[in-house]
Amino acid sequence: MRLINRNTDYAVRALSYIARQKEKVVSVSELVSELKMPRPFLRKILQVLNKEGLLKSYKGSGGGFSLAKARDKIFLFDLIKTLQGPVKFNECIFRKSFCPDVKNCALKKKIEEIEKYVVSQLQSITIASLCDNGCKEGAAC
Amino acid sequence: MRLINRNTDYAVRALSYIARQKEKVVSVSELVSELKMPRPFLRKILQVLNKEGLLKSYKGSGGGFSLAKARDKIFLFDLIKTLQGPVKFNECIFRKSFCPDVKNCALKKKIEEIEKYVVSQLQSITIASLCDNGCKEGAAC
DNA sequence: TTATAATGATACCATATTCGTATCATTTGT
DNA sequence: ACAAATGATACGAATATGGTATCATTATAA
Repeated sequence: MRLINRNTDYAVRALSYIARQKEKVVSVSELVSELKMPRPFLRKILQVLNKEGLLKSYKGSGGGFSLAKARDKIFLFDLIKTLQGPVKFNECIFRKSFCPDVKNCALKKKIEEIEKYVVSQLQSITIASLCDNGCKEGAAC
Repeated sequence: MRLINRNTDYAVRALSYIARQKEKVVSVSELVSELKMPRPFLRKILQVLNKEGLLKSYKGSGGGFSLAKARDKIFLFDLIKTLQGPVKFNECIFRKSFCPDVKNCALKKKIEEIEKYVVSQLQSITIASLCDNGCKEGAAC
């Protein structure tokens, strides 16, 4: 079981790269050649991040993307939520009609606790925190 | 994103039911009629748990399954590992040749910490702990 | 003003995973 | 011998994941 899929992984790397360029607008072409990601796939991801307000986009020649927020205001949690769907560790797969005591389900309670912790951790990880730890070019950080 | 899939969920419910029957051997037929699970799917799951040494099986008329270990020695972590594959939150999707600084990958480090916590929690949840919290018939607990 | 370089939108596709079914073989108790 | 149970295994449908392709739209710059 993975916590982070390819969408999110690419997104982290792309956003980190963009963050490192300071105020510059970065085109998909630059990202692709620097980070070796499949172009159409990356484009789709960046378009989603733009719609969600994590990136600003600029059309036309010389256009591209820049961060829409400060680097320490872009959370890993938001990327996951946007690109992988909601974190719902404890989503019960059974109809209420079947499970006779949903409210007191011991498993659900335990899983909920774990989820809360994970979410809080994911909300503490920002693009900035990933960038600030001695990262090198091209790495996720 | 879910932490627990249907395999594991069914398994928890089935094992909990079996645990509640004390020393009795429980047949798939009984489980199916009590817990309303698809029979062939449940059988497959139980066969896997048997192979993994979490259940004992008894063939022939009057046969079925019983726990192979004490209820407080069967961990949710083991069920997940057996039925969903290893918990590898931080599995890097990139070839080493691409990521220039795997050892110092900030993202990887963070995810590893989260994984450690989750694993430790999953290792603290047992069938017994799920059963002992005021559970009712048919519930997961 | 027109060519060009960029993103926006969207439809499509291949593969893997998840969830589940079906069938026959084997074992065991009566 | 027969019936009731599991063992083994092949198959299939639905969904999720990872990725491609294409055309429309916008902005810059010659």
